[in-house]
Amino acid sequence: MSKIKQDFLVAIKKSFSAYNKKGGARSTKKLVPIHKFLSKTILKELDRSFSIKSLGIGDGKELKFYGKYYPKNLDIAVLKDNAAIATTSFKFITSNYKQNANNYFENLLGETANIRRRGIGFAHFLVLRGHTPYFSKNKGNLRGKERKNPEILNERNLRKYIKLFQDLDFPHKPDLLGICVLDFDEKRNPFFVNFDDFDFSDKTKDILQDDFSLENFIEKFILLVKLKS
DNA sequence: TTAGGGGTTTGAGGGGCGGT
DNA sequence: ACCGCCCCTCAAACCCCTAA
Repeated sequence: MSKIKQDFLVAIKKSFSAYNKKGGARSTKKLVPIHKFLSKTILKELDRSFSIKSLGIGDGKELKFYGKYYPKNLDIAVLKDNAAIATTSFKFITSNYKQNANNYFENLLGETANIRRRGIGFAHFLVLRGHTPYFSKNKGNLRGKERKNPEILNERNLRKYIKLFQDLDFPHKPDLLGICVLDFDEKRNPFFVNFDDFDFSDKTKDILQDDFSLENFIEKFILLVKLKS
């Protein structure tokens, strides 16, 4: 496995650990390790004239960006001469995915349009679980009862992202998309799933393996940054 | 007839920030 | 320093539908 993927899994493990602590689902603690990893990884590929604002590096704050329609804090903002030129948003979905899948996707469309209409580059990286636990019926702020069977990621869940990726270059389409699918072993260590264990089509597997891969995402994001600078 | 898939709506709670 | 407000994110709650 590539170095970048190994480092990524280490960051994910930290994030997942924060998530599993009390109140973790709603805390930004979960976001810090992974945002930091992305920022550092990207920064390594850029010269000194660029800087990044995100959780986990510098002053540990996100950049407030004045989008076309509303102001928005950017997860990972790449700046040149104090001006944002590109950004990556990041999402790690830990439970109850299927009932929220449309929310996530529609949020992405709106967020993308808001940012891209200001002319800066926009990328999105999504971490999904092959097997996602479903929690129901909680009391107070406690995590609810876990359903016996986890949700299993399927072709249709990924379909809309692939269609978006293959769409024409409109403002609602991110300049770049990345998706990875993880599962966790009994020690809560993350690993990349084998796509053959799912009902994904060959085409979908190819896109996941190549276009949406972490390595490709970082590489293309660097190109996007340079293009926008 | 029930469990789960899939969708929409609601809101808990973290954290930032400004006022005092 | 502390409060209170507000914004945001992530799912929990709630819903309908269908297959077994």
